[in-house]
Amino acid sequence: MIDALEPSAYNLAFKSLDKKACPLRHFQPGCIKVQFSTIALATIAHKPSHILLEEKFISLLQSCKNTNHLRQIQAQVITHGLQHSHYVVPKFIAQFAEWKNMKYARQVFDQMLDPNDVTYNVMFKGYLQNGQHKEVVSLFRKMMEFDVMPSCYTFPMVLKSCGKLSALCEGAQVHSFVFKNGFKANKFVGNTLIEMYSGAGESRLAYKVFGEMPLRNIVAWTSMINGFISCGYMEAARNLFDLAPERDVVLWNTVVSGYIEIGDMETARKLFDEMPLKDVMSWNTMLSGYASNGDLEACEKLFKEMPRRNVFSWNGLIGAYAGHALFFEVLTTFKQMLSDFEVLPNDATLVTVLSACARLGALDLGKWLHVYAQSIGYKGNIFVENALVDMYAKCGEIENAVNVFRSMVKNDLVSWNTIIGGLAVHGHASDALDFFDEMIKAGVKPDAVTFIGVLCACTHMGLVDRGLAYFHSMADYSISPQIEHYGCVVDLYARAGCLDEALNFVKTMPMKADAVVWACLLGACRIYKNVEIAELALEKLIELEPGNPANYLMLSNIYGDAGRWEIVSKLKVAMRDTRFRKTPGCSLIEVHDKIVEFYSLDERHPEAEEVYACLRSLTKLIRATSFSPEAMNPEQEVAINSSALFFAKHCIAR
DNA sequence: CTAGGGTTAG
Repeated sequence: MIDALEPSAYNLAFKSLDKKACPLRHFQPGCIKVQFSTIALATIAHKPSHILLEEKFISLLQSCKNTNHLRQIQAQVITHGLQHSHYVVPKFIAQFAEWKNMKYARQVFDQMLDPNDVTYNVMFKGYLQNGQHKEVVSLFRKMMEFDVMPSCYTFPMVLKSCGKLSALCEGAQVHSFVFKNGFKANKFVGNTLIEMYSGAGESRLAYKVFGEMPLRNIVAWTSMINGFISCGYMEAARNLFDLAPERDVVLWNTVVSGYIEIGDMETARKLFDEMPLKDVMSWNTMLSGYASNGDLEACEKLFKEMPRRNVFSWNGLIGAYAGHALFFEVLTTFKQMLSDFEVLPNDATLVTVLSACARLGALDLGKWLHVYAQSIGYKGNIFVENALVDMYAKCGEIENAVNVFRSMVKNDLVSWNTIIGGLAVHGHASDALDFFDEMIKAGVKPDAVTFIGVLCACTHMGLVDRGLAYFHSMADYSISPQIEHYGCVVDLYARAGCLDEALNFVKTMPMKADAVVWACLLGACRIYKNVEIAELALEKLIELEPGNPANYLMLSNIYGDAGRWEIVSKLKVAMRDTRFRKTPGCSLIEVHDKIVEFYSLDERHPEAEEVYACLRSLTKLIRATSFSPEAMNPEQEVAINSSALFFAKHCIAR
């Protein structure tokens, strides 16, 4: 070993530390010098020098700042003939796993002559960390082939992967191996077996394991109770809970959230009140329980009563508002959270608030959030960036949406779906289709949501044939169309004026058409003045949603367009008799950091008269130029700009 | 190299 470190080896190793590729301080020559002095010391102390060298490498590993550095050290490890060391290699693999690079980790592993159980275990752990469960199972098979004896650390990891893959057959094999080799007394192994079986819905098998465990600690009890809950056996879970020799806060919370899951808020609350000790999580569980069961009042009340709050508490309340479509409340609560200084928002907070901005068109706040997110370290967070793309797209800032999309380190399926959908609904349909092609070329597999965006783009461009081709191509990606996709195709035909084709398509659909489908057909009937199909669509609509006055209103408009006023007046009477009133569809606009709501012919604004006067002159000017901005003369341009300015200044939120 | 409880994007 010492020989291997003579100057020639030193030079070789040093060469691999190309300064350009590796600009960090840790790898300055001084570092290597330390290595030499260590070896010198070792010679004096008569300590095996290769052990010290290995230690040196391991401490170097810990200071790595990227995968490149790891590769540099790897080169040195090989230079020193340590690529088979049972001491160094596991640490190496663990580091690569930490950097989410299991490909390199596997390379290091494969280069090793006789990997032992520990080395296998770190590989398992790495795969597990990175969600590569298939690899865990196949590597375990290899371990068996090579007759490497697993340790008690091995089984929990392998079993967990079997559970994630719902590969019960494999799992049972591992189980029998555990049984034969005397690992069944191990608490960790038993616990993961329970989790695996109950995760696959086999609570009876899980209970068998639980019953056969010689030593059951509270973790095992919790897992078993949780297993019953996730398999839908709340009673069994409760019985076991009442029998448990010991109950800690985790177990209490598990049972409380079990009752919440089945919607039994009363029992959940009763248990919550009985808890001898509540931590923040107990409160949060109750809070989000009220939210998901629609009791917003109880949710708000509980939030006020909480002795301590963390991010999850705030996210719970904000999420509750978002879930009830109360987006203004989302924003005000978020502002409260900021001014409270109690806790810092996290990525989940930002995502929820950004999506509220998207729904409200609160572009200014959205932009502020963009900067804010970066300043608190969520630059490069895929959740936040996808939400930003969505926010910009929904607020009409397509260019910014594309910019954020392009600046992302990695675009996942949701990113692609968001940008395609965003472009499609904002009049950039051909760009949307370009993005779809790019996505396919990039090797990203589209899903059902992708095709909603693509079909929507075709609808907006009136590309009936191309849209149909996309619809049929879904089978190539093994995606079976859902009602939404059929709805898109109906829309595709209907908006293009092919009402008969649309109706035929509805008739041949494999599922029953829902209200959305008929409403879209009805909407097209008005534009293309087809009273016949409209009557049919309305008949279906009344059957599906008898209380929705929007349907009658639509038909009445159709008759109105056709000049058949006698029917219109009859319908008006019929509508009055339903005693339902249609809530007018409203729009939102952000002006001066406030959001104004308005609907068609709205007169609630204090300056409504001026606003409408301005709108009239704008319309007149636009008509005069035949909708073509290029054809405007400078005088008209000035007029339009000042009118627009008037709009901006006078739409002040009340 | 070990176990049990949470929120988020279309």
